[in-house]
Amino acid sequence: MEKPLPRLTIGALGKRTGCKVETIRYYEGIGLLPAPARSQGGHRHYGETTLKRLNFIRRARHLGFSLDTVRALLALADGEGETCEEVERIVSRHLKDVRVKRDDLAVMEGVLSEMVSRCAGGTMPDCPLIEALFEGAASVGGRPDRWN
Amino acid sequence: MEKPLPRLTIGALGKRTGCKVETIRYYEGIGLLPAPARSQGGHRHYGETTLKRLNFIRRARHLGFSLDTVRALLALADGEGETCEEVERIVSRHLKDVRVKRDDLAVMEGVLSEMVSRCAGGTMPDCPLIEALFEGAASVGGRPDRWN
DNA sequence: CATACAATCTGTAGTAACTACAGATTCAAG
DNA sequence: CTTGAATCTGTAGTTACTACAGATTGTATG
Repeated sequence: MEKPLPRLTIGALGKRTGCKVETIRYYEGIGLLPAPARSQGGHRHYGETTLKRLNFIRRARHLGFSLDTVRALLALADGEGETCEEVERIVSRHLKDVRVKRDDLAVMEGVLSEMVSRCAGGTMPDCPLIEALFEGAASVGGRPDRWN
Repeated sequence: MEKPLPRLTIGALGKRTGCKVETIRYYEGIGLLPAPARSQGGHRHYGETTLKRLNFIRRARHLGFSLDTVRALLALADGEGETCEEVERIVSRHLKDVRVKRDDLAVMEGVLSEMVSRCAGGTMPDCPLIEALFEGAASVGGRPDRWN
């Protein structure tokens, strides 16, 4: 009746999740991952649950969620909170942010590519790109720059 | 023959550029802005050149250039470097980065909006959004996440 | 068993680009 | 002259890690 669980070292866990060792320890430090079992010498050993949890974190991060939001999502996944309404609220909010950022970047792209095209074939000392930065395009996005 | 230059206080400069006072002092500290003249009591006073320079910085930042890149651009604008080839190289490189980020965000947007639509009208405890994060969509962008 | 070498340990400091204080002046208006 | 806003310096906090240093442990080989 022994459990032949594949005990993962921190390095193996890192490889399976595409996460650096230091990052795993960091996540443990800030309480996103539970403190794992240790070998007699003090090395960390992980099981399947932590592997899944870390994958959750990585995927959420990859989708642009902040660690704070990931923490909230995990709390909900852990069973705190009754409905999934809250989850939808969080995700929808984030989706809105992502759309805003994407649109901002699209505007940036427009301005920058126009700047570059204006410079096409220039070798003179008074660079039109520099001019553009000094003179023009004061407000790129509509609203003030809470983005960067 | 006195100069009726509109000597700007740090607060006035901030208002004209949309830049916080602390940020101006920060820029001075890291050498992006020169140390200005001081009143007998120690308050900073600025002229037109600094106003222009700060506007340059703000616009560049708003277009997503890093402070390091802004520093390089300013050096070129200050006359170091002969041609504007270098400037075009920097701007084009940045444009490429911006396009990559924009595309990444577009992908994120797709995944997130699909997640949300999958949840439409759900109030059950097993939330499909949480499921999605646990089970699916491992690699959102193509390449590993140097973005975020 | 000895030894080498990789992996891991803890703890601290660095990154980017600000932002937010605290506590002490100084400036400008009335 | 007094009051209140603005400014001063300096330090610490933010986000999400990353990069060491120096010590220890785990494991494979001779």
